[in-house]
Amino acid sequence: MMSQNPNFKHPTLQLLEKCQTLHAIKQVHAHMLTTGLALHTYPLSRLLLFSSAVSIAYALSIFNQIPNPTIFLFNTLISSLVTNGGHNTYSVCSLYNRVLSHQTLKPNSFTFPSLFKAFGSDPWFQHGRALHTHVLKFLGSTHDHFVQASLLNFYAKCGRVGVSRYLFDQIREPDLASWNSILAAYAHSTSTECISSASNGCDSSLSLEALYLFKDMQRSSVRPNEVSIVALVSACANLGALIQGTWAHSYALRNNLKLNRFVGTALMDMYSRCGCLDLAHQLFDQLNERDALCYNAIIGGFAINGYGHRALCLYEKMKIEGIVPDDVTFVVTMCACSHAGLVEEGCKVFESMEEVYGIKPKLEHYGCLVDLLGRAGRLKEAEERIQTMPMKPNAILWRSLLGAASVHGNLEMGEVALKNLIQLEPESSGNYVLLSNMYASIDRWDDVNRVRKLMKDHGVNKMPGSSLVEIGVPCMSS
DNA sequence: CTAGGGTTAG
Repeated sequence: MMSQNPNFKHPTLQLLEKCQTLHAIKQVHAHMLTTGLALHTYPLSRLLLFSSAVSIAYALSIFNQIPNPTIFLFNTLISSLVTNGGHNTYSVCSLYNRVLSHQTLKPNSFTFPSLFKAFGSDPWFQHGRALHTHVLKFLGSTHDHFVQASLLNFYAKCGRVGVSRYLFDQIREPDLASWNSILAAYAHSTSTECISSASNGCDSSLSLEALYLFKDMQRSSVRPNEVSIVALVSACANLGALIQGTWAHSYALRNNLKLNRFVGTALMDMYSRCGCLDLAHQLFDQLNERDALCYNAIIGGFAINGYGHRALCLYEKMKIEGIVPDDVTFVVTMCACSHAGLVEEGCKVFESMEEVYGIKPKLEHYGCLVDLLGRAGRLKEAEERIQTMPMKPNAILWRSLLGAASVHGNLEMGEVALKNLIQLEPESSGNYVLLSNMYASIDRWDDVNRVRKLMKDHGVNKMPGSSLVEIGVPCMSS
């Protein structure tokens, strides 16, 4: 057998690790077939792992030629699909079903973590719940940290932070990744559980709990690392808690944690959301590794805080540094142009998306474009963009146009926008109010009454009050 | 015996 000596690596497998292309993988595969290496589980698992990085289809075709795959090979393929495949959840399901329907195969503790990772988004929630019962069936009350952490993350990603907490409390001696999982769960906190009247999906009390959990972690035997800091800082950013965020920053420095791009991005986001653009920018300069996300954070920070020109400078710097912008880069950069009134620049950025970078504009990019043109009073162009865009415009776009029409006193455009808005959300009174206010502002009271009648005709009969719900931010002592 | 969980932006 080939794995008697743990340091032994078959030369063919060494070669396999260097393969960058499908062509090279195929050559090694052919060699493995002729030498009989492809009859053994471990070499096959390496082959699956490396080929899935290049071509999922090829990995699947290799797998389908294996006469009696072991659970080990199923696990290898499932995890490769989850990490390399992106949206292969259907293939992942069918592979897992093959395991279940097999007479002798049984899922083990290595099978579940990748599956929970694959099911960690809303459309797959019910699949993940079913899988949870499989954990109980096949593993009983397991104390496997990997299985427990993957379950915890699954429930958190589907908005069930309470379940995550329950599962975390079941873990006897949480390790670093378990702590980081629960910290991240609270820091990102989009809970669907406790629906309070003021809840809009981002509950600040959950972020606050992340701060308390960090304290608990410090009292435990596990030392926080960079990942822990990222969660802590994100929680502070959500709370707008500058003092605690700054403390987290200094904690990282005191404990010799690295200012990697993850920590850097989280800190920049925190500082800019707290209005400390100078600190965010200082940090940006200190980072010695920067990717598109670092740039997005600082460009977005400048954009939101009204420094459109500085944001654009950084966008240029990014291009000079040779960092390829992603779709978020275009959102934040166009937002910057919009706020600074740099219409031509913003349009150019939009056009360059597809022409230069081959990124198809999404709905939100059209949203930025309409906002950009609308603010500048170029309403006709904005409308044309909405009418000719390749996907169905949503209410946000029409509302943006309605708002712009209102600001620029363009009644015809306002009515066009409203007509479309009413079709998309006929029950929302806010849309009518916008138009009605527009007429009122120029003393066209007949039209105000006409809009009111329109509301009545659509069964919307309440003008909303203007009560803002104050969300009580709890007092923190540090 | 080999494999599996945690981090960044709007």
